[in-house]
Amino acid sequence: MRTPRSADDVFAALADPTRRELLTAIGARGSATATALASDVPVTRQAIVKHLGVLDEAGLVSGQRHGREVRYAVRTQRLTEAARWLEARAAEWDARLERIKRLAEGG
Amino acid sequence: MRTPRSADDVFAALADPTRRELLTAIGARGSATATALASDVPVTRQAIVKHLGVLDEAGLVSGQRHGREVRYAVRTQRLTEAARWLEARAAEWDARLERIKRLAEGG
DNA sequence: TGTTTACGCAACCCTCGGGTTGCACGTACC
DNA sequence: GGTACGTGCAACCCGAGGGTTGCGTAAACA
Repeated sequence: MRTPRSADDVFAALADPTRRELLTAIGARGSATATALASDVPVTRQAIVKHLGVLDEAGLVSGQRHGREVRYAVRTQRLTEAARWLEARAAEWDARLERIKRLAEGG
Repeated sequence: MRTPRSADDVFAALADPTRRELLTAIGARGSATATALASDVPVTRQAIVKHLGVLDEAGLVSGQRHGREVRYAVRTQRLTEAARWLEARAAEWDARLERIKRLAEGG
């Protein structure tokens, strides 16, 4: 089975600790602007903007403009998709190993 | 909530497409050596060895020596742990957004 | 014993991306 | 209007790590 295109982005996005912190921070606030998040995470607003761009690209976050500010909220769909993907692989490989084990035992 | 130490390694390990391909390849074979995997993935055996090191460090794979070769198998536990982590976050944030939404609607 | 094969170690290259600073622009508010 | 604040854009720095080549070592087998 081919890894779906989005999995690349999602896992790559989740790979960075700062981005996971950002997701947590946004989740805790419900929604937040890049400037506000700068007080939650020890990096520059610009760095946060870049991270939000990556998260947005991965579909993990979505921003909406209100006047001069942009509020970001977490999108959970891709997250659960990624979780499902992991679980499916784990189950698949578990089953295969079990089969091999039974064969090896001369069943 | 603090991201558990292992999540760092797991997501970082899963971030690389080549490593996910390796996991898939190992899973498909049941178990495999670095040399064998070199024919599944378009990189050098040495690169694969490095990747297997990362996967091993993350607890996603475990190697066992048999004579002069080392066979690697997938370990699914960390995988399911990561899946659980994602699902928990998704559920948590979904609930919070739902609450906020109800409040905003003046409920 | 000689040859083949699988592995381990080390050095090296080079791109990618996380982080920064600096500044320009637009929107809110007085 | 002027001022303050939030964004957006661009250039730059620099370390991490994915990839390579080269070589040495040890096990399997004739």
